[in-house]
Formats: sequence, C-alpha cells, structure tokens
Amino acid sequence: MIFSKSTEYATRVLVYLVINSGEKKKIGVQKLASVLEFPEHYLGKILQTLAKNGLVASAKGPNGGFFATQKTGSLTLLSVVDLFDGLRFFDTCGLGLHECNEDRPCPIHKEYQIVKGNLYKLLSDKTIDMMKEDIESGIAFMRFQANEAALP
Amino acid sequence: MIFSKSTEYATRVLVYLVINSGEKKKIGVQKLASVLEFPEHYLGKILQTLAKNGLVASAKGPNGGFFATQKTGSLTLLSVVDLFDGLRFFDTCGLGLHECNEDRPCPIHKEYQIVKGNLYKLLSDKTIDMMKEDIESGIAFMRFQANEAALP
DNA sequence: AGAAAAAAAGACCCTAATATCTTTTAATAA
DNA sequence: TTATTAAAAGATATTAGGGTCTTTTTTTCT
Repeated sequence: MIFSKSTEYATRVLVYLVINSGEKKKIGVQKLASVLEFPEHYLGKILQTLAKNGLVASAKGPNGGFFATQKTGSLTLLSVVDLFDGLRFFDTCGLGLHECNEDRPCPIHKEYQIVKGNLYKLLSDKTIDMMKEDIESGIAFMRFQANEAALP
Repeated sequence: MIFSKSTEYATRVLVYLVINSGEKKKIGVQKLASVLEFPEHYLGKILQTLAKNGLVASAKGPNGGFFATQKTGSLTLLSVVDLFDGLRFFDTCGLGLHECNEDRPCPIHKEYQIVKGNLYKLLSDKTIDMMKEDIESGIAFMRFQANEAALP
C-alpha cells in the first residue's frame, strides 16, 4: 500500500460518517469499528486525531459520538493523507537521492514526477462528498454498505 | 517512499556495478558501501540476495567481490522491485478494499488504476542499462559520481 | 447528586523492516 | 600448505507502524 493504514481507515470512516452521521446522529467508536471492521481502539485514536484537527466533530457522554460536519464533506483526500502520512512523498526522489532535482535529475526523475503529479491531482481533486455521491448513485462501492443493517 | 530501502539500495548498487564493474573488475562490499554511503552489512545482505537470484555475479576470496554481467544491464526496475518488495502493490485497492474491482469499483478505483499503470510502465520499461546510458551521456545524475575518486 | 455513557489520553505490546555484528565457508596467493 | 581475503550465513539489535488496554475526563440522564 502506498498510504498508511491510518490514512486508509481515516478515509473510509470519513466517508461513512458523511453518509450516515450528522449533528443529530452521532455514532460511537464501537459502532463504527464493528460496521467498518476496523480494530476498535486503533480507530479510536484515528478519530481523536480527526476530531482534534477539526475534520469531524465529537461529543462526550450519553448520546455522544462522532459525526460529520459541512467541513467533513468538503475535505480532499490530500488533506487526509497530509494529516496522517504527511506530503513528503511528493517531493522525494524515486531512488531516494537527496540531490535529485530538475537541474541534476536522477535517471527516472521525469517519469516519476509525472506519476507523482497524477497521484497528487487525484488526491487534491477528490473530496469526501464526491465519494459519497458516487456511492449513493451506485457508481462506486464500499464494503460497509452490505452488512450495515445486520449490526447493533 | 513508495519502495523499500532495500529496493532503493539495490537499484543504486546495480547501476553502480553496471557502470564500474565486470568479470575483470570485481568490487567488494566495503568499497561499494563506502562509495554509495550505504550501511555496509545491510548492503551485504542485499548483494547476497542479488547474487543468489542471478542479478549480479560474485566471487569469494582475494580479488573477489561483486560484478555485473550482461544480464545485470538488461534488468528492468520492475524486476528489482519484484525481488525485494513484490508486486502486490499493483493489484491492491487504493483504499485497501478487498472487494474492489472493475465491477464494483471503490470511489477512486479508475484514477488510481491509471496512476498504478503509469508507474508500472515506468518500472517495466526502464532498464539498468538505460540508466547507465543517461548517466554516461550527462542527461542524468547519481550521487556516487562526485566523490568516487576520493575514496580507497 | 450519583450512575452511566462515551470520548480523551496515555501506557504498553507486537511485528516487520532496517541495520549491525559475528562466525563460517570458499578461494587465492605466497 | 598456510595466511589472507572476501562472500555467505546467521544471530542479534533498533525503530516505526500498527494495535491493545487502562485510566481519566466530560457529559447526560435519572
């Protein structure tokens, strides 16, 4: 995988929250972990990070939980990657050379720049809302759709 | 980094060997590690793997060392990646979904396939010899060129 | 006010990748 | 044939990512 598990879990939980939660419908870590089949405590940490940085909102106590805000939907995948993995990848040489740049490119510099550029564009163009749309219109799919109903 | 350290070190030492070694000019791990500034013993393991799999040749004893063969030059980057990291990456979903495929694509499936395709093409097209050519003709650069002369 | 619910916080564990060190094996040269 | 050189092999550290567990804090409901 090119991204960390944290980024992967975060992305998927964000999409789930944008589709299924709101100010009036908060969802606890337990529920989220069981629906998405993520390790509960690990997901807890990820949600804390998301909440602390304002990507989702949270409320303590009975009827508390996590929920999406307007901001959540408008987030790009890039901002999620940035939060958990950072963006170093996008200005790092494919062969790990520190001295690689336009003036003194490594032997794969140009092609690798293009690959990175394409990935960057994908991540910076795609928002959580767009993913939600595609799922709701049946163009795209995510695992939680199937077994959601069967759970507590 | 998208590739492991092992793949990175392997690629760079292969290019170095293709440019600087041959049947008549073997180079020991010590020399290679000091020129390339890689951890010596770690590089040793990598060279063992390369030799065991026939990507480079080796000889023990005085005047022994590692050296490139014809085969070495014709290797693609993809075969190096394959040896150390495997190719799982190229058929894995960007969001880590097991159920992601053409029929039921995840929300970034199509674009991510393209990115992976571009990377795959880069890796499968580029040979060690091509990298050597570009370096020798001054089109591309690699760190070891500079300080090579100054070392034992 | 007290009990319960749930996030927040922090300590801890496990594993694989990275890296180091030591011993063994093979080959050469004197 | 002995000493030396260098790869091969294998045991041992180190680190970061991934994952678990426990305690604390905050909130709500009765």
